[in-house]
Amino acid sequence: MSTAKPRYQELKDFIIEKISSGELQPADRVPSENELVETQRVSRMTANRALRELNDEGYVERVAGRGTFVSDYRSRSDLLEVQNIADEIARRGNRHSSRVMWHSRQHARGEIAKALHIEQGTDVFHLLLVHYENDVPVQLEDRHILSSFAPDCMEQDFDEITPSAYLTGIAPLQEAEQAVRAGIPNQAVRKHLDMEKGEACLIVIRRTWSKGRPVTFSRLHHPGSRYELTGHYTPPGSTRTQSTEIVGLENLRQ
Amino acid sequence: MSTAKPRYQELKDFIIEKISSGELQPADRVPSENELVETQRVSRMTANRALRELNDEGYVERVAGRGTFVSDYRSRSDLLEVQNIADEIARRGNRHSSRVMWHSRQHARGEIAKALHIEQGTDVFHLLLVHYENDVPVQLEDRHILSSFAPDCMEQDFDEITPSAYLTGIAPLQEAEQAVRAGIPNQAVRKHLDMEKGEACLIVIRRTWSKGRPVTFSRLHHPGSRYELTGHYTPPGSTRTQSTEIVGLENLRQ
DNA sequence: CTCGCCAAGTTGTATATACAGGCTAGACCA
DNA sequence: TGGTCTAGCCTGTATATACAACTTGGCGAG
Repeated sequence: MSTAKPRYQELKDFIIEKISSGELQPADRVPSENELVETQRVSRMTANRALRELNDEGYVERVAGRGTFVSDYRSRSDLLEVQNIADEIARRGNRHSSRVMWHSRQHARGEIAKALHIEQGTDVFHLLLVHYENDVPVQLEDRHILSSFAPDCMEQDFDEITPSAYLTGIAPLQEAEQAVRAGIPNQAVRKHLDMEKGEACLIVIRRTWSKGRPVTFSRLHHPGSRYELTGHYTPPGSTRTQSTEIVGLENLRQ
Repeated sequence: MSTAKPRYQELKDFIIEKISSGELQPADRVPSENELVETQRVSRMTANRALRELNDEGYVERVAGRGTFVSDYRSRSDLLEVQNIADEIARRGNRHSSRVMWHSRQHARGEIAKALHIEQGTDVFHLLLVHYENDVPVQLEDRHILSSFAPDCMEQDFDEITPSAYLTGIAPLQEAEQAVRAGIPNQAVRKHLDMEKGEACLIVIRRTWSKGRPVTFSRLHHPGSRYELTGHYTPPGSTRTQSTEIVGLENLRQ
């Protein structure tokens, strides 16, 4: 007895489904407003609202006089890029590799159960791996995944596909929440990341939602001397801008 | 010879102006669609679009049957809250105080000029101050401000009003860009923040735009043991959610 | 062959109209 | 007095229509 979805939302879902299934690839042409009027039996204003909102949300790019096109996934979210360190490294023109240090199926205890909103003892998958940029370690990923969300975790070869890419392949990310802190790593972490004694460590703690519930919880350790986390924020109401080149920041060293 | 602004955008600006000038306070009622139809001479659909977009952007809250109301500024942006550490501390129920360690008018050089997109030698205001939470130092703020943006900087009493509050009072923030890194502080920083030798430091480097150009550049040092930076992100296309309680994260200690 | 122009298709905006559904104050009844 | 119901306002959605501006491709004049 759920409320019926508005027609414009059905239209949006219709397009999003075509995009996420791969039927429509980046730069592909999306049906025009008038085509949607005919094939989907809606008024042009309704089709207009659907496409306009998809544009505002970054799914598509619209050009007056030409049409509507699927936008490159990457440009849709700066923070999603951070999710996948392999892409980030590739974008810098470097070579990414990773090595699984440990993986097992466990029963969630304490803080993990709490963070994932599950009962103590629920099945989770635990993974510890190191990411390398040109063979230099840049991230220690300590991740717990809800088993019911990704039952075939144990069969994955995470030396080949990053956990982040694997998970977004199962279902799209809905929400991410993260805390950033600085700290001195313990000896184990220091060894994995090949860090000097006394070197600081940037720690990102992230919880990610999919299908309305938290599905994975990760602690990412980065060597303070080799890593930087950037973000870009435009408050509501500002003109939509393309991401701006960060000039000068990378030259700063205290 | 600029292109005329669309009518719905003029309407949005009209409402935003009333909000940012203080004429409309949080929870105040915004003119209804039909009132806008009469007073602003637009069709109801145009008024609807303006108010709907302001709702999507977080400026107002709309309730079918009751009306449209100015939303609490705070709920509009998690990251804006981070901008003002005084509010953040107050929200935790603690007492904020700050102390100016140094301030002067300078000529921008090197990285500062580069970051602010200005010529070498342009007038900037340099400020160094420490923020305290219940008399415990939690942030060292090292900030440069474009003099032409805020000419009366030297007359401000930054022990009373935070630079962030002062700046947003001049003109609304448009965009912020930041990098986060971890590091070991030098002796001066360590002394200001009352840190142990070898303790890690969370460093936020932020550049903020207003009126289309970078106006201030700041380096914020936080003691790693006493501070955490949290953020919340929902990718486009997800259902809009209220901010979720962070459960468990605060108990994590490595 | 080349240049210019125009027609057709596309998005962007604006309006009038209509109906559904939520909310509330006040009228009205028992 | 207390409960109920309804009129009136509000937002949310859907449609038909209209015009403006932009882009592209093709056609025709020179």
